[in-house]
Amino acid sequence: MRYAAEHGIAGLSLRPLAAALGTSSRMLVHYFGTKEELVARALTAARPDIPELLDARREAGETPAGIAASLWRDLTTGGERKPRTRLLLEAMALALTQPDVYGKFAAEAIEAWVTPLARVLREAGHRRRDAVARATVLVSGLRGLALDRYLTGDRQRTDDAARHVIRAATGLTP
Amino acid sequence: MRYAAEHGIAGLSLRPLAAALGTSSRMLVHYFGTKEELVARALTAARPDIPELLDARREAGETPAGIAASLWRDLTTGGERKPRTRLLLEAMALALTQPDVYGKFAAEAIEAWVTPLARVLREAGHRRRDAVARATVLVSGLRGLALDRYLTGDRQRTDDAARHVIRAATGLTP
DNA sequence: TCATAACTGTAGCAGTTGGTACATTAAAAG
DNA sequence: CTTTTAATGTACCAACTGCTACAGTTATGA
Repeated sequence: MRYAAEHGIAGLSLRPLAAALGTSSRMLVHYFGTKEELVARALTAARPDIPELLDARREAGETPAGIAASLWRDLTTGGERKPRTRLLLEAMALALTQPDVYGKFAAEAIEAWVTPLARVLREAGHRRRDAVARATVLVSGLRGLALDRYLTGDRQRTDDAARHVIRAATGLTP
Repeated sequence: MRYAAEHGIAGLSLRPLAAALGTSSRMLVHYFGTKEELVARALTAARPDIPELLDARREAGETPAGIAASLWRDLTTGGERKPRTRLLLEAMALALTQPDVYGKFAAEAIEAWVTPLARVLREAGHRRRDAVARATVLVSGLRGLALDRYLTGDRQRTDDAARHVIRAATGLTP
């Protein structure tokens, strides 16, 4: 997964990957069967454990805005999450033209975040449809901003923008 | 450009492209020199004419919120812009792991929209730094939502989310 | 101890890749 | 009409692709 996140899955090749891992393409095929399955496993591994991440913070008494802020921090601060997010973003982009291969992961990457986040927002008092919309703002909106951040490296601009987005998604509708 | 938007640029191959165009890979190389140059030309062609699009609406007396709304409509309604946006999104994702190849187009795709949009927002009364942040919300935030929309096809949820984002970017800060 | 199963290295296959060499035809320019 | 330039087809190259066949080694368990 780390190699895929660094080199991308678009042009991933078994031999260079095997060389980087100190093994041979022969072994990769032996363990994973096909390259497709290998990529699928990497993408599955990139999927984070959302319930734990969310429940821990909700039980700690954090407000939705606080949860969203720490989510943005996770997305942007160089940690374990950054390469995973990059991998998922690439899979989402590739799903645009190859939905049969990556579509499943792309849809799951969205759904897996929106649903539990919407639940948190409902408990904070938002109506169902609005809670789903606000969760979508946080998940897909912040992801768009994260992509911007990765590409331009402009911290101030993207942080400011994230604040606007978080306020819109967690504040009350006027 | 149309072929690239439909089949993706990640695994683009000269021979199938040539076949779809009714010519031969020989001719593609003859006209473009290299495949890399061909892709670069397609990406350049995908870049929209922003000033015209923006100025026309500003001079028509539209508010920033109105401009943003029509931008979202352009992004999602099946028109000329949708395949272009898809192409740029793929280039942005590929730029994550191959910045030397796609980085230029990715950064440009962001900058070319944020700068003129920020100017519109400044004229609407927002301070410079805030105007840039709000423009970023509209460009990268809405792009994230558009990606969501393309992948899930969920119109109501993404439209609702876009409304929240547009309100956050064009409304007054509390 | 011995049979079975898991592991791993070498070599290679058929297919595809971007790009080129060479030749030929068509068009434009003088 | 002649010369020069552009356009196009055929055949091919070396490199790389995912994957497999075969053989040999190592570990496991009865």
